[in-house]
Amino acid sequence: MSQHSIQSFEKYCDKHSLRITPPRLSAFKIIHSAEKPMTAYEVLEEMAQDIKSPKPPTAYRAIDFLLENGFIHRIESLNAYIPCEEKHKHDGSQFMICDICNHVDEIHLCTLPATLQNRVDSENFTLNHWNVEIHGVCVKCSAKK
Amino acid sequence: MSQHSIQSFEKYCDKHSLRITPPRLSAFKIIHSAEKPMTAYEVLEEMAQDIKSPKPPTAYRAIDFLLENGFIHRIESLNAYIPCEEKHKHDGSQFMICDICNHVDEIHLCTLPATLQNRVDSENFTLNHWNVEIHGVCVKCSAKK
DNA sequence: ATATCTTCTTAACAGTGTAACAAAACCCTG
DNA sequence: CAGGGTTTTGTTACACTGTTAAGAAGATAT
Repeated sequence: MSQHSIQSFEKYCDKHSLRITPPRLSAFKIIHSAEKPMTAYEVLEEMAQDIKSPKPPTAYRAIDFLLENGFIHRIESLNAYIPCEEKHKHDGSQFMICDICNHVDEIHLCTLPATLQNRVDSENFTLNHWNVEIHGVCVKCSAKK
Repeated sequence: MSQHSIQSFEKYCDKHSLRITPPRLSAFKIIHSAEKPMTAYEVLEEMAQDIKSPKPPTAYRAIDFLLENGFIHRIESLNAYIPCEEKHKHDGSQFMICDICNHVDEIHLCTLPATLQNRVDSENFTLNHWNVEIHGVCVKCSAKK
């Protein structure tokens, strides 16, 4: 994790008068320095390094905070969380997930692709948020073979 | 559920020499006649009408069979299953999910939208399957308000 | 000082999924 | 049609994940 990402986390919280508390900072660091998507319980386990014997609600609250403020994303198909690499908030997220090594790449589309947006419009559906999960094999794993 | 869908199920299985067993047929009927996405345990519960005191593995096996053969889809964000309405198999599925009434509309794109395909190509990612889950409020529920 | 926010702690619960093995059903071939 | 291999099921038991309730205690801001 870059020092920069923590600083921008602090800056954002300061600006929006959100408190950076030990559990929040801990969860932020854990998810942002992990090499893979982290489940709530994995975060909880690692939180023990910063916080004495944390319990599930501590992890969940911290995770909720990070989600609400756009610092992480939830990957539905893994029930896991990854850092959001973008500075802005968006109502959709797109991931390329390697089914071999579990590496996740985030794609940053700010708008729903037209083919899908058309359908949403034609149904008069009120879009809330959307996710794309593309499963396959990353270039590294297909090289190893 | 239309009589037709069962017949095409039977036809497909016949053609590919797959066995239609009581649990498989039961799960097929349940998911295809449900008005909403069904979780594995909801399927399990309803299977009791056809099968005497079924246990979780029975439901999971039947569901796996239906998934593998393209008769149903899994919605990751709900851990639930819905019928596949299309006769052909495809490597992606797209859903519009109403967060109020849980109604799910399936969208049928046969190809990944270009903006996403571009990214997949540029990363030399081997695409396996992909899903889009669009959450929001359907027109009926937004009318009720 | 007090109102508010957040955390800590305990506990319980619901949901999801699987390992392992025995029994039954099915299918092919002699 | 009998025997033997394969597939599928039935059954038990369990593990793990995910989530929330509720209240006490602490921190923070005005």
